[in-house]
Amino acid sequence: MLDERRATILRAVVEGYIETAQPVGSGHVARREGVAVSPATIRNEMVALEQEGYLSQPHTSAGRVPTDKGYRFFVDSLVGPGELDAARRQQVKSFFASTHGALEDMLLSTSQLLSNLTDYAAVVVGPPHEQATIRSVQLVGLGARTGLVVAVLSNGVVEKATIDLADETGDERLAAATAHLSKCLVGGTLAALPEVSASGDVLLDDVCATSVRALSAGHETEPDHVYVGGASRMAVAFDAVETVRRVLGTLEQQYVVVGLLRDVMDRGLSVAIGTEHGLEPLAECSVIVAPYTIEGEPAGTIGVLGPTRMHYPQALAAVAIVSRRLGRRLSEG
Amino acid sequence: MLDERRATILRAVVEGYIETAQPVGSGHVARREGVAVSPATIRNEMVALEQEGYLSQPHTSAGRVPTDKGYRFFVDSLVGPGELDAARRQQVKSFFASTHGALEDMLLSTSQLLSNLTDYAAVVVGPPHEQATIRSVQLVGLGARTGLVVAVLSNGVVEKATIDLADETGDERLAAATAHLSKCLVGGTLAALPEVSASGDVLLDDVCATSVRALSAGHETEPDHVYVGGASRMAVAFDAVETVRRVLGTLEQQYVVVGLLRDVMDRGLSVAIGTEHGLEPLAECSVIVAPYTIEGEPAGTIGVLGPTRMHYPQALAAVAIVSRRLGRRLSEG
DNA sequence: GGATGGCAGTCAGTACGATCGAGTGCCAGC
DNA sequence: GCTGGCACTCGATCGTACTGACTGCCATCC
Repeated sequence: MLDERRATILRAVVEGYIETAQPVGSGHVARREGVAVSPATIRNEMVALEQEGYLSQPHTSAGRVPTDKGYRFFVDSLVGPGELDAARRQQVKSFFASTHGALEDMLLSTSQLLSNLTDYAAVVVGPPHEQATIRSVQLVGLGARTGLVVAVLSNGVVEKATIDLADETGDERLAAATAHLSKCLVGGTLAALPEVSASGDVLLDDVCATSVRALSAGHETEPDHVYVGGASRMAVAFDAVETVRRVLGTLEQQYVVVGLLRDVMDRGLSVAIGTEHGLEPLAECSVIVAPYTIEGEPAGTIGVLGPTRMHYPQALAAVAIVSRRLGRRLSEG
Repeated sequence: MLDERRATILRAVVEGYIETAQPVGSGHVARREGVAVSPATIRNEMVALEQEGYLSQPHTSAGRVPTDKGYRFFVDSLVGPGELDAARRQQVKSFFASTHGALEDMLLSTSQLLSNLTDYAAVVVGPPHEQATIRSVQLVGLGARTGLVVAVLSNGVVEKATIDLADETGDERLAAATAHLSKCLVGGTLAALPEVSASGDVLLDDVCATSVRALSAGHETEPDHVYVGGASRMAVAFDAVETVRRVLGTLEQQYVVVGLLRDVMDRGLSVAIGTEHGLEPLAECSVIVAPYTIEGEPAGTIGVLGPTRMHYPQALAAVAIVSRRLGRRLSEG
């Protein structure tokens, strides 16, 4: 644990670096409020902080920069969640008052809201399909030999899968299959699809089995939906083009993003700093996550992705308030 | 129209600039194959080309850079679509051999394919919903007071909209409403939704009317779906961070992208260079578009977005082959 | 003994000038 | 009409010097 004076100095360095993106020297720290010692003393303490791994020095005659460990101490012990300013609070309020439409649209625009609030990229993961029960199954013919299985889940998500049909499958047979599938699947989950029981009709059983396979395959390859808002803001967060490309490229891979958020949540964190999340390409980023609940049940996750030198208090506050209000909004239906 | 010699020189400048991103001087042009005159002569011709607006000079002792007009002449008169190399052709082939799944997934991965082929951002716009006829309508209850209208279209797209239900709407009434809606809507299009005819039951008519309104509203606010692949590649295409942010920000606005592609298509172009498309933030970009057809009918559009100094022949070839094979693949079902 | 002021040393960033080199425009000559 | 030659322009590069923001260390002070 850190001495109070050292903690104050560390805090000054972190805040200074977040503001200016420049290494912070002993002089700057001394000039800050709340620090009542001379630069020389600060230098001595900074050596200690560096040896303990909280700070690092880009080169000899430069100021200090926080390490991941330094940021970690900062968010854990030095700052609370902060408060949003009035304008942003108003923005959140009017957003949730006016938003409407399907679940997917709402999650997408929520990610944009969160990005606007923080000036970083934002991520919203929809409710997992595992837990939702199937409310309705329907088989619709499209072309001559193509059909579409449509399953409506209790959380409002619609899953679908295309299947090939035998030539002889007519409308009445599709209706029969729909009825049979409904009987077998409604009430269950996509994660644990049952075998469809035999109906006595070989062709019909075949269609049903194909449908179940297609639904199941579609569900496995495509994990929870994720909505990324404001990715373009990462372009200004770093000055190295290569870093920008790496980060944006990673954000494009949905399954990686979902995995990242899930991983952070699983470890009970609300903030993952730098390399803590283990994703090499995002080594210079921090992630702030929060779950949202629908009617008390954990439903999904929202998060903000920014540079490690991000504005933690604001971002924490934004994530907290958006997750709470999103949950409330979705619980209303 | 340009003199053959001038055309050759223009071509050399454009190709040189595309390769090196540096202004091209008379010496470089002279050293190129196919140019058999001295640098001095080339200089004279370059002055003429500059006066006619094909080239411009960043500053006095620098080489020349093509203007939008220069690129335009280049793509119109100097190069054909080019050919993909064997590796890429193979990539296209195996992609379409192995891809499967729902329409949406396929369009998304097609945009990623196109981006991989060209190293630029790629865009795929799905079939417009206007023309597709409704194959099936279903009303599903979700929560106590929430319902979901699900419409399956003939092109495989599933449209949905949430509606508020009166308390007293039970399952059997939903079934009745589903039946009634089906009778009224199936066979029509989302663009021209009919009034649902009266059934004699006030409550049921109310639910049906609400459903139609919700479907119609959802369809209007949300235009054709668009899939953007490889946006991160724009990060390396420009060296000004601000340009990168502007371009990426524009790509995030789906309706702008859809409008851009539609606009370019409507004007009968397959390439829009620089400011030709009129989108201020994309002034330094060119767009290559092509329609794809399903069973002979125009279905959607694919496109590539790159810097004006993009590699036109390859990109044209990639867009052409992908649009053709995508159409063929989708026609098979 | 901990804090401080002073001091020498380090090193990135900047300013300046010289030089280089790529490129131009112009002109006389072939 | 093409070409070679030439003077000129001007960005890029390089070396130098300098500045300024640091640090670490040490003697001193309370």
